[in-house]
Amino acid sequence: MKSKLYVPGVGQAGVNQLGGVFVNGRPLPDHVRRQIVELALVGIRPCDISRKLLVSHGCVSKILTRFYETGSIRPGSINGGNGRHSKKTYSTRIEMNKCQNVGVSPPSSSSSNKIVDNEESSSVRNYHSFPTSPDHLPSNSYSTSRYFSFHHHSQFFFQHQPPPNPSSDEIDASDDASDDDEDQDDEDEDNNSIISVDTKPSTSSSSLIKHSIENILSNKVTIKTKRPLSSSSNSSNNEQPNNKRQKSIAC
DNA sequence: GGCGTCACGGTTGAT
DNA sequence: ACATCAACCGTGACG
Repeated sequence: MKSKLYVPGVGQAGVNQLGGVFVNGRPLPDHVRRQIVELALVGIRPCDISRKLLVSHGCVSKILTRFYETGSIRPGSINGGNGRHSKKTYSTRIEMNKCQNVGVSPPSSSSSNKIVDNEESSSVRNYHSFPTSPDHLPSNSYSTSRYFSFHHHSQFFFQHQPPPNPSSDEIDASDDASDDDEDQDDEDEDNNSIISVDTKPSTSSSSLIKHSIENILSNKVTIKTKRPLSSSSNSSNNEQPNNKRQKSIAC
């Protein structure tokens, strides 16, 4: 059960069981997708992510699965422009991500894809600075497996990265990336705290990432293995329309 | 309880 | 300009 409302210029918007607003048939905003990946990478479980970001579990699972498989947080193609060639786009995205990381221009591609890959490669570079010591590993087993799964796929990209030489190409690339970020729309303003991580030294990146995640979570969500269900959540102004929604939120 | 998967209805862009 | 089709989207339900 979901309420629907018409948003001019957007289409048929709806509210899911978690209370999140979505537009049926349209991909989630990029910053939401990025937050999903960010939260997953720091060990937050998908169920917590779905609750926090008010995105359905299936969507979180789908986005994370795609990210782990392709390294892309972007929706397939609808907004990218080539809706009917998306599968080919996915296969080429991986190649182009690799090319981005070695500083080689991707094979012939549309301008939209270039923009996408600049952002994605930037994201991948960000995640490369994630902590690798066991002290920073996610606590639970599922997150740990996902964590290693990501790093497994990350190495696929990172092994093509040039050695950390901030003198020449890296600086130019970061400058270009920053210029691209400035040219992008307001959506990326929400991601500045995250994107800016890659320009920082790796020693402080973990704290910055943690800080950015805390910002995302607004200091309200803590990684817990057990959720309190009884008092505050039920007594809040969140009305439960039916038992199904109650069950869904409580799970 | 948490997760992966699938059907469904919807949107988008190409033909 | 309009209709049709295929691909993709997120949601919700199921196992």
